[in-house]
Amino acid sequence: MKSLRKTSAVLDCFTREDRRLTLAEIAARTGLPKTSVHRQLAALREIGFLVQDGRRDAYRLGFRLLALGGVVLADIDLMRHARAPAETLANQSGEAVHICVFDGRNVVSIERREMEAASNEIVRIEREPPHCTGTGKAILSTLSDADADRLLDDLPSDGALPRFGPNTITDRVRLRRDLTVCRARGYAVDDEERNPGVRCVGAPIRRHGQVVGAISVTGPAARFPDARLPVLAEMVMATAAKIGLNLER
Amino acid sequence: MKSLRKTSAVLDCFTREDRRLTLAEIAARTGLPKTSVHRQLAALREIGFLVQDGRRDAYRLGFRLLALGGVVLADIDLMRHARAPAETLANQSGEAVHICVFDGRNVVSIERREMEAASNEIVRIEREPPHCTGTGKAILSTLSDADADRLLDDLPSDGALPRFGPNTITDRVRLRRDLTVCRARGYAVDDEERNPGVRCVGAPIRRHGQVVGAISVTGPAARFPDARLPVLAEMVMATAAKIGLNLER
DNA sequence: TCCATCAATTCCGATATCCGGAACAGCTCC
DNA sequence: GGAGCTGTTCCGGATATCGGAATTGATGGA
Repeated sequence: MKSLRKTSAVLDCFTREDRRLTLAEIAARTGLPKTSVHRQLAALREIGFLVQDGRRDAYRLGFRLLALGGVVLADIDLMRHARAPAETLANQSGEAVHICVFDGRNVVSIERREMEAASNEIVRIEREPPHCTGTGKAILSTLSDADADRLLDDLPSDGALPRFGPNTITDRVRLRRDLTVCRARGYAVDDEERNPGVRCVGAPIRRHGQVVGAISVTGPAARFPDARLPVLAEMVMATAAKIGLNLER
Repeated sequence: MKSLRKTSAVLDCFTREDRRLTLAEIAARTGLPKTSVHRQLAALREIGFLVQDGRRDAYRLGFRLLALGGVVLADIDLMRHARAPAETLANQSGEAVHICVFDGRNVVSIERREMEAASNEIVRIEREPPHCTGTGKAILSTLSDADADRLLDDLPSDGALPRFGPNTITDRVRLRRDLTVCRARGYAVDDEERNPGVRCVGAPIRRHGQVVGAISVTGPAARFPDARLPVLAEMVMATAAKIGLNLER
C-alpha cells in the first residue's frame, strides 16, 4: 500500500495556516510530480476528503474529514474527565492550561477559549510536535525508546528534528537525555523551545499505567522563573494524577 | 485510484456508535475479502489514521483524523458568525437549534451543549443524511438536480434512500417533489423522518448566493403542530438571513 | 484583440503494485 | 489439552498506478 503514503503526504500539506492550496503548491511541498498529485487530488475529491471551490480553483480539506474527526472526538472521554481539574489548575496557577490527547501515535492538543470569556467552546484542535512542547515531552518521557522514536519519525525531518526557535532541541541524543530527566522528576519543561518567550510545564496523564494524554501550564518566560517551575510542576502533576484517577473509575 | 475507494469504505465503517472494530467486522461490513481489509488496515495504521490498542486488538480511528478535522474546523467562519443569531433563535423559539455546515459535498452538523448548561462547548460533530433532516433538505432544496443527486449517491444505498423510520422519504421522485415545495416557500420540514416523534424546521444559509450551511429548530412532534410550523419557519429563515449577512461582510 | 505565459489536465506504454484465494499461525475458551 | 476462530503471511496473475510529454485552458499585459 505504497500509494497511501503519498495520499497522506498530500493531506499533510494542509495546515491551520495553509488551508487552501493549488495543485502546483502541493506538488512543490510533497516533491511529487504534478501528474501524480493530480491523480491523488482527483481521488481525494471523489471520496470527499477534498473539495474544490470552483472548477479550477484551489483545494480545501472536505467536511468529511471533520465528520471523521467528530467520531474520534466522541471516543475521547479524557476531555470530559479533565474539564473540572483543568479549571481548578487554571485558577490555582493563574496561567493558561493546555490539554493533549495521545493515541499511541499522535499528540493532539485541544484548546479551549480563555477562561475569562463566558463561553468555553473548543476553538482549536491541533497536532503538536512532541519534541518541543511541555505536553509532548511529558508523553515522550513515559515511552520506550522505540515508541518515542516512532513518534519522532513521523515529524518532517531532514536529519535533525524540526526547529521552531533558538532553544528547540533538534538533536535526538540531547532530547533523549532531557527525557530521562523528565521521567525521573515526573514533569517536562518547555523552555521557549516551541515559541520563543513562552515557557511551559507539563505532566503525563495515565490510565491503567498507560499514557493517554498530558496537561500543562503555559505562559510568558518572565512569569516562569526557574524557581517557580517546581511549584507549578507540583500543581500540574497533582492535576494529572487527579484526571488519571477520574479516568480509572 | 481505485484503492482509495476501498480505503474510504473502511473508514466509513467507523461511526459514533461503532468506534472499535475488528478486522472481521470491517470485512463483513464492507464486503471486502479479509486479506484486502488487512492490507488496508496495515496501511491506515502506518499513516496514523487508525490505531490498534494492543497487538491483536480492535482498531479505532487515530487522532490524526482529529487533527485534520481541526484544520477544517479552523476554516469554518460560519460557526463564529452563527453563534449570536443562533442563540437568539433558541431563546425566541424555546427549542433546540442545530447548525450545519456544507462544503458542496458533505452535510455536517455541529451541535453544542444545551443552552441551559453553563458551558457552550462543541459536543458533537456528525455527518447528517441530507434526505431526512430539516437542515439537509434545506440545503438540498437549493441545489440543482445534478448536485443534489451527487449528494444522495454518497449515501449507503440498495436502490432506495436509507430509512430511519416510517416517515422517511426513501423514494427519490417523492423527495424531489418535496424539495420543490421547500424551494418555493424557503424552508424545509422534517416530519419525523429522521427520528420518530421529532419534528424539525430548517432553512439554508447562503453566502454570495451559494449555500454554505443550514440552521434549524428541532423538538418533539407534540410541540410542533402544523399550525406552528410557519411561525417557526419565519424565525428560522430570518435567522438564516441574518447569519448570511454576517458572512458577507 | 491578440499573444505570451503559466497552470491544470489528458494521454499512454511500461512496470511495480495491488489483488484475493489458500495455507499458516496464534489466541481463547471450552 | 484440543477445537475453533480470528488474524496474518505467501504468492502468481491481473491491472491500476506511474510520471514524462503533449494538450488544453485561463490570465494578464501590450
